[in-house]
Amino acid sequence: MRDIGAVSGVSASTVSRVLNDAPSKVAIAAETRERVLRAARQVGYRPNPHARGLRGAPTMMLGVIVRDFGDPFFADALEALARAARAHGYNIVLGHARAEEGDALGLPAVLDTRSIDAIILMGNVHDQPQVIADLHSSLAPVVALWQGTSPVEFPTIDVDDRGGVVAAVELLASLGHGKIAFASANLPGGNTRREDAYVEQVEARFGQVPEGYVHRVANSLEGGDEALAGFADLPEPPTAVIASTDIAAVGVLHAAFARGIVVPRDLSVVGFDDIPIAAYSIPALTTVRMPVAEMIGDAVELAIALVKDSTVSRAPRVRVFAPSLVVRDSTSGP
Amino acid sequence: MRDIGAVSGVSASTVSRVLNDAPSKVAIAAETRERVLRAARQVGYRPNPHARGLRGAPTMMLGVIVRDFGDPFFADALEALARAARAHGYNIVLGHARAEEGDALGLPAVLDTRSIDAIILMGNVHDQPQVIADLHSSLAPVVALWQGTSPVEFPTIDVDDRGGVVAAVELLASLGHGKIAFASANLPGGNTRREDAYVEQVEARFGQVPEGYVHRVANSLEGGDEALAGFADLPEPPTAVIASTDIAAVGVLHAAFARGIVVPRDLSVVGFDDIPIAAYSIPALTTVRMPVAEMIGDAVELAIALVKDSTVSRAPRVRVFAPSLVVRDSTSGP
DNA sequence: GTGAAAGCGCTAACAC
DNA sequence: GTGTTAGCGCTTTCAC
Repeated sequence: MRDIGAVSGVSASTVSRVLNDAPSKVAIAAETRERVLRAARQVGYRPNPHARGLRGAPTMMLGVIVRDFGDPFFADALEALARAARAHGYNIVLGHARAEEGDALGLPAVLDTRSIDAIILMGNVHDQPQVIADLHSSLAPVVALWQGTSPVEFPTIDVDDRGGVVAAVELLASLGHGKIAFASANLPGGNTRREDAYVEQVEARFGQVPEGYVHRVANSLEGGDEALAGFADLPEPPTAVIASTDIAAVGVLHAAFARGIVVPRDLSVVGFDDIPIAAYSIPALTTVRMPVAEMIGDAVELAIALVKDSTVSRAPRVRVFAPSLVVRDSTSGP
Repeated sequence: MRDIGAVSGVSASTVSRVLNDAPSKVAIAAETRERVLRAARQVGYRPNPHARGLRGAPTMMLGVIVRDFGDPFFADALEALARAARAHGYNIVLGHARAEEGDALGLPAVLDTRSIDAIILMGNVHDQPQVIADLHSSLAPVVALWQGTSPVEFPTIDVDDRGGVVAAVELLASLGHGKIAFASANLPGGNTRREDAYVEQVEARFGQVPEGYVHRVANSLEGGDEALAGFADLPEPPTAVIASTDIAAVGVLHAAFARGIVVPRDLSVVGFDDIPIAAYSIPALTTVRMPVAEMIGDAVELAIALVKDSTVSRAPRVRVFAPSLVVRDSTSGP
């Protein structure tokens, strides 16, 4: 800025005023303004964000803590988040919250710093109390997404897990299925809302959940594989399987195929999440979809509101979005 | 820091020295040091990164420009990148380079700034000359990954696309396939290396590529779908299909299934990338895998070297990694 | 062994 | 309408 001043024959403050488009307070001679702008271009001026930050300017960066964005669901959510953030002029700083060796590093680096305006937590990290504690001690406001059954620690956006599963059970029941099993992929934070809803629904409709009809597995393709193996070996195998995630559901499809079980003829399968691959699995997967873009948009807007408007409450609370059932080719009558 | 000084009865400079572990230059009385450290903890001191940045300290942030991380391949690469970066104490700032409306925003916000130590470009963005220009004018060093056939603008890490396709053709030929088609998913930057290698190999082995055996489609599940439709309708349909990406390959599998074409009995399919779903497609996909983690690790290390050591050359150059063929269940004799 | 002072780039009172 | 000055939090000479 001093250089610009030198070139255009004014002081640094005038340069600053011109470059910041003088907030009405004071006027700048049109001719001076011209000269300064030209000089700025000439010397290739780039503002120094640290200097601005030091003076309290927002960094226009949103910190995002994602648990595992190898998970296609979170990968897509992250994409949506980047898009939403950018629409508001924000960039994304990635913090990783995977339980791991160097773990201590990721978070503090994001949080210790005032280099972030707000933090968005995607997915449940309650298995890492340190992360939660760090987030609480953060100066930046935190907005959480998909926290499941864990205690509400921040303003939170979530989905009606129960509603999704109820819809799935309803669909299967209406198709005539009575033997419905549940592949319960382990969700972060020990969220069993989907499984609980399944149990509740099956008990309400059929009296009780048959032995072995709930199979807890890892949330992975392998996990789905394993769940199906368990079901297939049962004395009275189910005619339908609901998986708590699409990843597991695709694993179920894969394992069924490997065993010669034809979906949906021999077995109906319903997933949860509607990840992109779901529409292209074989057969295309019936699944529960949440309004991800809307939820993300809501989270980003809330985060920004918290930054800009100190009157907006930072109190923990949950806003719940309703999912919808997407019926494809993996479900039919038994 | 002034507060700490006040509490412990020393000046800010002493506090600074203690907190930075006095680089040998000057010694601090053990007792003072103790007192200062205690005070620091007491007041909950957090260094201000802007102030440090203003003084020229590195930000320990790596800017990453990803083209579309909805793509599972890039999503995984990003995960690997975050991991590698963190191993070196760096965080990731996401810049989006998708051709879009607000496009102008993403890049400058990442680049204008000295708030980033280096930039890693994942995937080809030559369709957006502005982005390339911005990158060139960036003060931070740039390392590129997967640039395909585009001019080498930065130190670049890439994969031997040709080698991968050659291996795929070899496998199919050795299985007895003579009618091999190529589902050419549009790669960013108009990279046709995979397609070119296919043409080269088929011409060398079988004289010429039959009409309609190369089908250019979008790099998506739909694209694969469309490619297979084209092949199936040919008077002399191929007995094997190589797809330039796994995404397209999975689309091919899906479309084949829908038409009653049994893979691999009626049709062998080979993909490229080995995305996670590839091992769980139906049937499991034979594909070409690149050493993603290694490549990413190399890129990150190079980027950091460029930051820390000004003697390391920033000249454009390419380092090529060799892919390997992963044979699964989607290939057999014709 | 510790303090005082200057300066990193920028903005905002406060002069004039 | 423009310049001067001080200060954001930190590090680093330079004095003592």
